[in-house]
Amino acid sequence: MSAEKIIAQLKDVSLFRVCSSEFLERLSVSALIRKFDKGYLLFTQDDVAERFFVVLSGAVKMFRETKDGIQVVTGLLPEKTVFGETALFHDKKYPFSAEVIDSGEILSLPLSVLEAELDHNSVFSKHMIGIMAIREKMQEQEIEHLSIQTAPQRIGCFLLKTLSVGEICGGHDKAFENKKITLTLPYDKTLIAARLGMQPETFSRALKKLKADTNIKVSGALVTIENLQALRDYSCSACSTPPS
Amino acid sequence: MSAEKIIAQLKDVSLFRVCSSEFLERLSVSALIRKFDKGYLLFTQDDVAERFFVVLSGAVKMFRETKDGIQVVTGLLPEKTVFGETALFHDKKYPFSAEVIDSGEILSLPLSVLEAELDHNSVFSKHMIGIMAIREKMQEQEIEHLSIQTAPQRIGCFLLKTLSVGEICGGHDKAFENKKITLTLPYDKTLIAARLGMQPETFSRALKKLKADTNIKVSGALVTIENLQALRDYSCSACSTPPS
DNA sequence: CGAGGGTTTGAAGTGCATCAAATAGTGTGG
DNA sequence: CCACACTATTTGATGCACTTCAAACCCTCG
Repeated sequence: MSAEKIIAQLKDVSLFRVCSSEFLERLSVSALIRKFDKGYLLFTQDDVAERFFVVLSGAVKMFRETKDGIQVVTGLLPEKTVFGETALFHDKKYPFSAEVIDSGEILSLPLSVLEAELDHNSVFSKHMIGIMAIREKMQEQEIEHLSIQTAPQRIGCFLLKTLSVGEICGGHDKAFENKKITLTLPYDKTLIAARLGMQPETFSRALKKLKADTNIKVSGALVTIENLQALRDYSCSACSTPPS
Repeated sequence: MSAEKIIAQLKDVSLFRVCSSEFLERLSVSALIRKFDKGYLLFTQDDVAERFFVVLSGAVKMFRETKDGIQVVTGLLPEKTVFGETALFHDKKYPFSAEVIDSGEILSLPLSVLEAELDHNSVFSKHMIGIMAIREKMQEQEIEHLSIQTAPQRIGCFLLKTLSVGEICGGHDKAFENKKITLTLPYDKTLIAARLGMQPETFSRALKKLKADTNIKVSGALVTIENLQALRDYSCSACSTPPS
């Protein structure tokens, strides 16, 4: 891929939105892009980290594994998501494992380039702090949801987030108030279940209950929302910070 | 309190550990210190934020409340903890509410001073990113625990964390291997229960089970751990990243 | 068409919540 | 120093949500 194209792609990543062309240039020079197939393990928790990543296409699963083999999915990363960069602050070790769940291209960059920029570009550093603050808030919401939402509510919330954009930022698409909305589940139901901290069986049954309670239609991976507000009311009666 | 004393206290706060004396000076000038009694509500979620805080003594509860009045405790903050600073990145609104749970002194600082420093001191910014990265990792652990740990295990983990230091950083006190350890629960059992996302009744019963399963003794707020390793094994068989 | 994974369904069990009530602890004013 | 009031904690009984185990179903893809 040409340097220009790489720069264009990086500009589209929220972390790099504010960067000078010099920095983007520097990033593009040390960027590597490679296609990975579904199932590829990019790195494992505690691996020594040299580089961090950007999902260009496809999707990546962030997860941890306990001694007794239970997997906890801490994130499903859609396109344009940066990951692995925090290894810089964890003794250069990745704090989780990452696996490709949808074949696609992944760009990688040396952590050293990021670190160098943080060392002398406070505009960039501040921007990164802002991004981390948003992530922190979203994690707090997740904790809240795990504590107080039922399985059907968590699925409802997931649908609402999917309507915005993947799961990273809370975009605004107020366009479809009062209209029938159709969306496709972005991942396997089993995977979504894992992400929401429930068993596949529970997901299946909870989705059925959600269907009955909020007038959504489900057929395979296709979900049709008849009444968005009903879904919001149902899912977010237990949210302190309702999604957009 | 004299400026020197304030500076000494600030130096003891991890966020300010790397700061120049000039910056500390500037901070101390705009610092306000006030004593608050238990129960005082410092601010509410979505309040407009002018200042951020440091717990000098006593303790503070971070929480959110849902429409139907359910409270989720997102943090119990011991001394030397900074809080409210992320409001800077949430449209100057606090992303949670904060209440004093143990009377004590709280120092406050203008967010503007923090912002100014972030704007031109990349060393400080980078340090703050590091702190946020650690916090992020701890939150991920918390999510993991909520997903896969039982109530007794969560209590066990809480005890282990209490052994280190409050709940903010993972200090190392390897001193007491193989010895009998006595500790005092830092907060009311009801409060700890809320922090761990369970009901007081569940906490009581779970503690009893933990007692039976790991040979700890409990008498009021006093806990004696006979066999630290047993407690670790019991609590953290479901941890991907065991506490120190 | 047949194999294999993803998904659903059923039956049974477990853990936590809830409701109700007893008990222990703490701080107060007398 | 004691009795009262109030809160924290414990205990019991019951119900619900989710898990687990087992098996059927479905769908896609070679």
